[in-house]
Amino acid sequence: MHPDHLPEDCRPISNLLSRIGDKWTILVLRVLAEGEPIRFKELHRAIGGISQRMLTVTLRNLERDGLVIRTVYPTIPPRVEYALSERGVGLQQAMLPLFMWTKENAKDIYRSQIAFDLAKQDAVTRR
Amino acid sequence: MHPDHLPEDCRPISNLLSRIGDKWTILVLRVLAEGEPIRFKELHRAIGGISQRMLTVTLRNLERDGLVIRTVYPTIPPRVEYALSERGVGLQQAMLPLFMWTKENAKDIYRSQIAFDLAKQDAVTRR
DNA sequence: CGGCATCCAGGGCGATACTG
DNA sequence: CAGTATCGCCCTGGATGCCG
Repeated sequence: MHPDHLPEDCRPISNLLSRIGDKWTILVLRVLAEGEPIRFKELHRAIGGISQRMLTVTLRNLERDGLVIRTVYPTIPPRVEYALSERGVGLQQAMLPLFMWTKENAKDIYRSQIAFDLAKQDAVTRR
Repeated sequence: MHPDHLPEDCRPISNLLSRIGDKWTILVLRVLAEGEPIRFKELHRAIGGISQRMLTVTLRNLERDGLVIRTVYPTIPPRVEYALSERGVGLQQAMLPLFMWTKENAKDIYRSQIAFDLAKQDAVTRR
């Protein structure tokens, strides 16, 4: 009756979204989505708080998925630019509604969390 | 020039999506999206491979975010039902394009990964 | 039945140092 | 500049056992 919800079908989707939805990937994608190719160092600065290692790993995964294109200019010093691939742009499009929703609901969700934690805390102190 | 892409603005979005996009949340949401309230045990069976602990944790987080409504019937044995809240339905809607995109691109992405790994492997053996 | 507490292994991630 | 390599911490998540 719900052939679209078989666990087997959802698993690959879950896998993909897990990687896309990890701590850094979204931030990297958003910066890349601004259009122009961007260098490693710029990216590093643009995303505050990310370690060099994690930026490398994140970019490598995105490249592996064909979402990001890495271009090396063999100059000295070396120059490496990253840009969204066509597929990456498509992903960005597909994520827009989710971004909108998140932006619109962030405050309400935050309030729910506060309320939930308070209720939980009350339950403890009341004990 | 790109006021929407300030790191500070993206951070909460990233946080939310990290939790939504974790290993289990999406699968749980998809099952709940089928409509009728569902009991803990049914949910556990519907999602193969999830441990009881992680199902509990996942549901608790969703409840905390106001995305899922938890209803307890104080019978013996106890009966607890979970259902998507209105907000949860909204999230589900917002995620549809992303689901579609993932479904359409899963195969291509997989191929990209294979190709990438092969190229990498070649580079090593060729060394 | 539903779910919390505890314990433990593995992996994610950061910090640091080193290379082409 | 753009990485790779190594180490070590911590947190995630699985297994198990106990409670209402």
